[in-house]
Amino acid sequence: MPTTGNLLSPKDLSIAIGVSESSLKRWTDRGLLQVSRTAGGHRRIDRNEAIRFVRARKMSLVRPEILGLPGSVAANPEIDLTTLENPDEAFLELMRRGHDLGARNHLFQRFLDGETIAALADGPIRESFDRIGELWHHGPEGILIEHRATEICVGLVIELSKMVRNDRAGPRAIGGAISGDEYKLPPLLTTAVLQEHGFRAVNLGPNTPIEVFELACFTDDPEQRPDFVWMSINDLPPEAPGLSSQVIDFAARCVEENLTLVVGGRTARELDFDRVPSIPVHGSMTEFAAFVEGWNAERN
Amino acid sequence: MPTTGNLLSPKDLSIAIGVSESSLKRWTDRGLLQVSRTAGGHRRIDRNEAIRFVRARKMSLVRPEILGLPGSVAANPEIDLTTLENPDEAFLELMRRGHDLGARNHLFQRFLDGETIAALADGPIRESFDRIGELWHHGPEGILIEHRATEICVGLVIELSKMVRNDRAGPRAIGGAISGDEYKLPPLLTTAVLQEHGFRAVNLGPNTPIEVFELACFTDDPEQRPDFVWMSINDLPPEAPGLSSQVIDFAARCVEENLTLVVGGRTARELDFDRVPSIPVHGSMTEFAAFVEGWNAERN
DNA sequence: AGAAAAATCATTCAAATCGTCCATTATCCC
DNA sequence: GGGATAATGGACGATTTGAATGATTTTTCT
Repeated sequence: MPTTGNLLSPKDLSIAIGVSESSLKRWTDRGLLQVSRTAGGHRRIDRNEAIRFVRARKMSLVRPEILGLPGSVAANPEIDLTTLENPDEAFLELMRRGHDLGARNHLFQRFLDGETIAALADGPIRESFDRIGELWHHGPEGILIEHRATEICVGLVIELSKMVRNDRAGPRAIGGAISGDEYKLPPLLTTAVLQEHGFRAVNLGPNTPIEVFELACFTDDPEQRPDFVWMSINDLPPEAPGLSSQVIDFAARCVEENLTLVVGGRTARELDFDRVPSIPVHGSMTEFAAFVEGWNAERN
Repeated sequence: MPTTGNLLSPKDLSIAIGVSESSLKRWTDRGLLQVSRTAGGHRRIDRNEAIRFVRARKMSLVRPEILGLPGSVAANPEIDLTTLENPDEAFLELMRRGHDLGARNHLFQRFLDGETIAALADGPIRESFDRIGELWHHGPEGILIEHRATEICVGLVIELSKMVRNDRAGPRAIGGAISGDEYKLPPLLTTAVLQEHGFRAVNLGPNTPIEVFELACFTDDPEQRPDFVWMSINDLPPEAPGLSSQVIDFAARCVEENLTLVVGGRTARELDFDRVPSIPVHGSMTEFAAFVEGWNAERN
């Protein structure tokens, strides 16, 4: 965790500008960068001095968020996001304002600090969209915020998923959100989590009919057949009761054919899986990730 | 070891391009390639700037992976794409089979060879989705292909758009697809083309009500007010005649308020803009890009 | 308060990069 | 083809960088 307050350690700043700690300390010794010292002789760099330094030398920043820059916090002095007790609140605020770079810096800092994609999905992302979703009913402004935030977040999740993807052969997974479910983010996040765990994951996206799931899963071509299927259910329209039984039929067939099916999403638990009790139903991405880890361990 | 992160050393890039370090340094000194400097005077090259450079100079990459880019197109043994006379056919075939890596190789190779995002949008991407769209009516298999291809392509376009984006201040653009238009790709491509031309572009995504456009465009906050608005119309439902006149009212108000509005998309020409003849309507991304270029030139 | 863990110190050294010069190769113009 | 011009790649000593070291300081935890 970067040093709190207004003083940076040499390591923090060296990470921010993507240079070795040794070099940074040499620069301070040459007087290129002012430092104060603790009683014990450790260097402490004032944030403003750090900003002056990178500006004066036109250096590019690898991780601007460490300086509290991306044009985000510094350009929006009205709200100092660092004072917010809950980091998820900061992300929400950035998304609400459509501040794409700030949101990217925030999310990526947490990712690089070790949070998994699943944790980010259940934390800042879900939190933000829960709150932003409430706005949606408050007229055009809510819709504007929701649309903008969704597009930004789609881009960020895709960027994250390309960072964790490895192209070696892993188990094949396929999935999507069912008919009538128009949410783009849950399938994307699920794909990202699977890629994080070494899968070759195919995303069918939102609003995918059951027939398409069946076709994709029960193909005769052994090259195409997946090892793992997931289904996201975030918006089960009440006017489609037939859909519910279709899903359960599909689940039953997956059990028959010995294919792992996992169901998740906000309204997934509303389905009655008593007929096929072996179908795991998850309420969060963290749960899902834990299951995937177990499945992977069992497989090897 | 290639430098980690987003900054390359001259040696890294020289190896990637397959050219001597001397030449590379000479190019930077002539300003052909932007570099930042460490405090000690060593050159550091931003990845996106490196990509811009090799593209502008039409150089071939000996080691593309150093820039995080795919290798040659030939990396697809299963499909011999070289026998296809039309390269767009090759892309279609890759998308049809859901071959994400192959599609990425193909698209990025052409991008590196100098094709603009607009050209790729009108070429392989539009071509493929025209053909894939026909399949859509042929039952589940068509839907499967279309869903999978869409998700792959969304990822690729986002990746491309992040390569051409520069974070310096440019004119602000905002836009999206109107109510009832659920296509995700056109707004994404439009955003990418605008970023390619230096805009700070905000994407409101598909299915955006007119009221949201009005709110976003005619806000009183001068910090938020865009310089440029675009609207994508790919699927005007005939049962919504009111929508048509709403769009035209919005266009009229844009003219009044001296805000540039551009309309595009498959069914855009079906609208009757006689009342506001100064609204440009485009049928292709190439046309749109040409207009944007002109607008930019006029502005400076 | 005190012990254990983590971060930082100053220093050293090999590898990378600097700027510059020069011989060789490619390109252009007649 | 021949000569002028520009671009390339390699070599040079000087400087900068990044990683490792063992000693010290700061932070964390009980």
